[in-house]
Amino acid sequence: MNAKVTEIVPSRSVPSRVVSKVQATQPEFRPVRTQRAFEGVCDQIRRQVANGTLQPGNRLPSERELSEQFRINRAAVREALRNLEGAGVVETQTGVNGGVYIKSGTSEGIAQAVRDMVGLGQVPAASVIEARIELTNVAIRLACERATSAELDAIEADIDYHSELFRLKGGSRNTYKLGEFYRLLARATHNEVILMLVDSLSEIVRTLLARVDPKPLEDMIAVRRNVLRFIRAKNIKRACSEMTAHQQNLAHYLDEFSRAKGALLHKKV
Amino acid sequence: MNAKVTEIVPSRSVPSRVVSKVQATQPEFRPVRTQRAFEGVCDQIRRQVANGTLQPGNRLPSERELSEQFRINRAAVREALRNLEGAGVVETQTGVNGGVYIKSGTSEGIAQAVRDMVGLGQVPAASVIEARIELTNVAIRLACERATSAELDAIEADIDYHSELFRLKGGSRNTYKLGEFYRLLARATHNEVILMLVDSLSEIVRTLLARVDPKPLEDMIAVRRNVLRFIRAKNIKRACSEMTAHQQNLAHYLDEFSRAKGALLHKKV
DNA sequence: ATTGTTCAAAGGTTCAACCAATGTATAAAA
DNA sequence: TTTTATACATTGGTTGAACCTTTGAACAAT
Repeated sequence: MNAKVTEIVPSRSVPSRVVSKVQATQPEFRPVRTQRAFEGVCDQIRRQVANGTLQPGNRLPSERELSEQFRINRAAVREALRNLEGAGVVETQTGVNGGVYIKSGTSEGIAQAVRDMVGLGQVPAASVIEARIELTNVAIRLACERATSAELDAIEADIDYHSELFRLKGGSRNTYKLGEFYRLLARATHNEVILMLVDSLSEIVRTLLARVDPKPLEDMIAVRRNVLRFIRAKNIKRACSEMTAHQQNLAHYLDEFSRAKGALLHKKV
Repeated sequence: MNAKVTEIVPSRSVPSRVVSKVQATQPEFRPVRTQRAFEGVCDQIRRQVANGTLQPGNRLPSERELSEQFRINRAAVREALRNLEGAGVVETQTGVNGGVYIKSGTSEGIAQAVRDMVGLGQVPAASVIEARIELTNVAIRLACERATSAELDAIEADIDYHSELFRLKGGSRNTYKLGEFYRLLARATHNEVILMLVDSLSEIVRTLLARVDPKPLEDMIAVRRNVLRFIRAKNIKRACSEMTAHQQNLAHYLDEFSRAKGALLHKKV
């Protein structure tokens, strides 16, 4: 904990924006971009994260200390930290043992990015759902090839758990846990990128579903059991078609509800 | 331009952190998270972006104006803006026509997120490459089903352009443009999410390649022509295998170089 | 027509306090 | 001795005010 941020140099020993305006002698110039103070701070912290000097869970020095080390005022340090926070690189805690910590790699950043894209770029929810179907199929195929029995057992345990939960509570208000299946499935691919992507898209679809109706579909448990069985049998095709059918079913379900509630599906997340 | 931020209410008419510490009488509590001032600002802006009140290209009111509207100090407004900037939602320009603008949806946010994940989570570059192969194959399949001839022509024009460039400059220092092919291919899927994902992963792989050797492989042009031909013929299988072989080739190429230069591939981006 | 000057608007930077949250140590009470 | 309360120090959060930098546009000088 409290890793020293080594190799930190003042980001402004010379006047802040060194902009050399040479006269044109050769073709192909690129526009000059001045760097803001906080960007220098971000860059240095990002670099240390990238090369492993700062690792997930490490705490940065306190804001006041950082402002001394960077030879910059605290407000700029805070802007840098807010920027990194927005990018999902760090998180902040208050209190005496508080501080800024390097976030351990969750897929939250990607989910947020996709969500913003969807909100921003007028990407229809249908695209998200379709992309998820495709990615899930990829995950199933890789899982068929690589999953260990322990990983498949974990999926089964998760299904059992939710099955029990569903039986007891009648399927209300536990939508927030529905994504575990996909996460576990994606983990069995042994590919972290695919894990992150499946996880992100699932989370978004979950949000969409929760918006129209928090109650999960009854056949969900059955579908998952089937998919798992096909994966165990290494029957890629049937596992995929079972999964795809279910997700398309979800899409229709979503579509109907949003048609009734005002074209949610065709607008944005 | 200069869209009014409507419906803005002061984020703190009562003392900032309303933390109700009730005694436990019922089970299932969630941890209380106090909201920071800038988070309230972020939320309101994000909401307006999500529901379309603020659209890409729109300019927010000036920082000073926002601080008045939100009834909060300028530093907090700036922290909010840095946060949104980090998340890729807005961008900032200086000068008289400067201000904060809603970014039009590029895949930059996702690329940054994936890159951070890779840097953070010790995700091996091999996972990125594999994920890209899988996604590209999905894109090829969808493109075979949906691409218009205009879109395929655009791909061909791009190949021709780079072929000419390669012939003239001998393949030096134009790696930065290599991604256009994948972007155009992904665009032909008519699925924006897949477009964003392919684009992001391609950009990262490009960065990796540029690190070991900026010179593109000679057979690249030929491969692309082949892939395009197969797509035109709606021969999904051969298009995929051609593409996959090429990308695996790239991976090996990368692997060799990084083995020599110090296991770059097995560390992080 | 070109070049230089001035101006205003908007973001960028800085400073100096002060507020709020929270773990730890210490004191008081049972 | 154990429990409970209090004080304190550390860390992030908030504030307001002042000043600097960038940049387009209007205008003046050449």
